[in-house]
Amino acid sequence: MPELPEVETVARDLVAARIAGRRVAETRVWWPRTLANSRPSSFDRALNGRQIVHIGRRGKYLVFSLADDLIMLAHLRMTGRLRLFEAWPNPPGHARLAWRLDDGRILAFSDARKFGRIWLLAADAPSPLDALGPEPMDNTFTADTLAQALRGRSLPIKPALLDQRIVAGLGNIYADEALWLARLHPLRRANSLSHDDCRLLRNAIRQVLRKALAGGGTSLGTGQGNFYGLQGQPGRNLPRLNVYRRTDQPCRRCHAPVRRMVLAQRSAHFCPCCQPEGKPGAVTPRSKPRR
DNA sequence: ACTTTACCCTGTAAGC
DNA sequence: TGCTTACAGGGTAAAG
Repeated sequence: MPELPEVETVARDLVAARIAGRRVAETRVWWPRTLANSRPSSFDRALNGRQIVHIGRRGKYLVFSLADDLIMLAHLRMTGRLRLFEAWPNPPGHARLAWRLDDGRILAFSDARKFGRIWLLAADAPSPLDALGPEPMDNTFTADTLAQALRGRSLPIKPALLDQRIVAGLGNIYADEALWLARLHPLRRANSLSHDDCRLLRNAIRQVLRKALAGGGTSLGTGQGNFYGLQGQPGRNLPRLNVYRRTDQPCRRCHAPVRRMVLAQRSAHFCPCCQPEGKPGAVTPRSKPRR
């Protein structure tokens, strides 16, 4: 489940492999629904001969800036991968579409579960990126902007962190990890966080993402559903996870068993000891806050 | 306007 | 061993 650190890893892999600067010579599409807003014929027409000028990332989107103010976005969703081949993969296996570059290499978008999507957009056209909140590693993401984004939101903080409009790039793994680091219970109402809570959470998000990125992302196991970089390398961040998929294992801070609950259709992992749901003396809605 | 739920998908693992 | 079932979850659309 590629989140910000995994997508950033792939973006850097693409730059290191010198994909930027190349031109697209030919495209093939084996699963047309991967194309979110175009059809295989127009996709090929638009890309043929076009240069890839720059490769970056925004939230969980890979951003390919193309010549003539064209943008191509790729979202890996759950199992999307980018891979390099020397020739067209035959059979394509899980490859859903691929670009042949002018140097002969084949860049393939592979996706076992077919959730991944590719957009082709004019630079000035409406884009999925428009809806994204701040980049968590940018200076614009502060305790103040986080508090502002959570204002008036009564949903639990866990699903709030998964809302890409509040902050871009978090998924289930790093949302759980950030809440653990900030000692916040996943069920805490978003608008109940104090300014101090927001500062802790903002710093926790950045620390968790920074360390995951340094480890090349998180790979949970092996096989098709796992994360791999462009060269097929798994991430090395798994040993650094404190709660995610550590149900019943001891919390690394207090040794209480990590708990799992289902929240907004997703698993949430937390330490019931380090991340208390209510503050002492203010558990019931009717109890008066002490001043 | 906000919040919750259903849906898309299939590899993997658990259960019988 | 082989089959069936549950589970994983990012994002969108529809429902509440």
